[in-house]
Amino acid sequence: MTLGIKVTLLNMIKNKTSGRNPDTEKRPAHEQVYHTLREQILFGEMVPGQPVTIQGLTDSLGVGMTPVREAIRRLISDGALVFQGNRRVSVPILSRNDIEQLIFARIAIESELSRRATLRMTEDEIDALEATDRTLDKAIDAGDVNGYLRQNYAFHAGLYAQADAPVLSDLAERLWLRFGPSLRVVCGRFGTQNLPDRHKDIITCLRNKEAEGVAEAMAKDVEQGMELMADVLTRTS
Amino acid sequence: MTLGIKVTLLNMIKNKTSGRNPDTEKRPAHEQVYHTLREQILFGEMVPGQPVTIQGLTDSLGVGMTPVREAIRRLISDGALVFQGNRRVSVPILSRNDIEQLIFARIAIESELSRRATLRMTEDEIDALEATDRTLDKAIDAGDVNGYLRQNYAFHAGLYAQADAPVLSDLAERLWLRFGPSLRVVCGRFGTQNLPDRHKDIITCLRNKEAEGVAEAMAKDVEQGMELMADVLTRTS
DNA sequence: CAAGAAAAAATTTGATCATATTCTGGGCCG
DNA sequence: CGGCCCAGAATATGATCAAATTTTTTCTTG
Repeated sequence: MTLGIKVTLLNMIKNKTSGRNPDTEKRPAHEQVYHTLREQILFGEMVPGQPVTIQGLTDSLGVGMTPVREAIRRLISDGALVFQGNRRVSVPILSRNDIEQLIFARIAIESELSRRATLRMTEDEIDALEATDRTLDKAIDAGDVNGYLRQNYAFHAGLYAQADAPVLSDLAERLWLRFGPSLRVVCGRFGTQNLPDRHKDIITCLRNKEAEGVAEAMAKDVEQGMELMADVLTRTS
Repeated sequence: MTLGIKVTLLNMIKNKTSGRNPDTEKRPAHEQVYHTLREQILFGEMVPGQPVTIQGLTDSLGVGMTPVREAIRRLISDGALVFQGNRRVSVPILSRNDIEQLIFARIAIESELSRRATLRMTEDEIDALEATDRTLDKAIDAGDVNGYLRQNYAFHAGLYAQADAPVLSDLAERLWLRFGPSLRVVCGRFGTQNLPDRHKDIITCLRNKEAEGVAEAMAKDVEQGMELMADVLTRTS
């Protein structure tokens, strides 16, 4: 699997003609590496506590040290990776205290993003969001953890993208990177069935342009999901 | 002036014996560069819009490209610098929308940090904070802009350090990095006299252990300062 | 002939890599 | 059990290549 990524990256970088997607074609290698790792973290392909080495990544991704180095620094700054003192980097393990802070910050920021998005979204955009939510439901029914994580992210990110609030969106993205690996563990252990989902309420309020309703539904969505995560993680560890 | 910084850094890195401070002595060069730039941004030694070049920094700081590169990526991730499309990096210029988002996020996060800190702080720690505030007042009376910026930061950071909330503190630090250069411009244009300051209220409530009072005073402190900044910046630009 | 615009060369800056050096942690021996 | 050595990993540099900007040159046109 890592080999597959390696080949893809190599093709995109070295053999320019084979990189079909114009969006990814011209991106410099350090950004490529950043986005690759970011996805792996966000969608739980990395386990909390797992060590991350520069050399390992240069080997598996087939790029030099400098781009890997830059990507790792960026991810550390994001909170997606942690620097463990002695030149050692790993995927973060969340404490109860960490999760409580994440809950507070997510509720504050993502409610406001929802509020802002409500006033700007067109019917078409709401339709697109609803379509994402249907895909999400299918993933849940199928027990597809990876699909669940991706579609759930797509739902939230899609909503926040309409808020015209780059600073707040940026903060929200960072918070997601922190709990990505842990959420994956919880889903893997518990399945996706009993995860709460206030998305239907959100869409209803969006259509009615009730900003406060959207904000409250989002706050509940966030809180319920995160509390479940906190319970599962602190009970077993 | 830049030459002074260059010499200092060179001494710290190359001539290890002259780096007296044990805290900074062993740090790798990329962290040195990061913290140097971070301070320059936080305390307004850089002007909004100013371009930042990698080669320029390698020359002026006397270190190789890789550490500079890493430091810049980190600062971009922090929001302290912005990537301007064509490989070009500069100090951010805040829009009205940006400032409004910063106000919201700062109030939410820094109120909570204050709330948490209230319950934990000892009398000695409150005394230390009060001492910082006295130094701050002296800087204001002297019209010392740099001193004002540093002491004001010290006051807030000192308070948040007692909150036992690394995730939230981290978010707060990031937000400060975003408006550092702009705040400096406002102070330079307007002086430090008419800047609002709720620090006395904060300290009083801290001593009485009134968490809500501290949070509200902090929210006012933040809001008043930021609104002033927004007014000045949007009026003149 | 002068002015302006387009084209081309030169310079500057960024991106990547290979290599040398330094540091850390684990294993081995006294 | 403690100190020493070594493999491996991280840090830092300079070289090299590529991209972009700036400057210079040239050509056209009024």
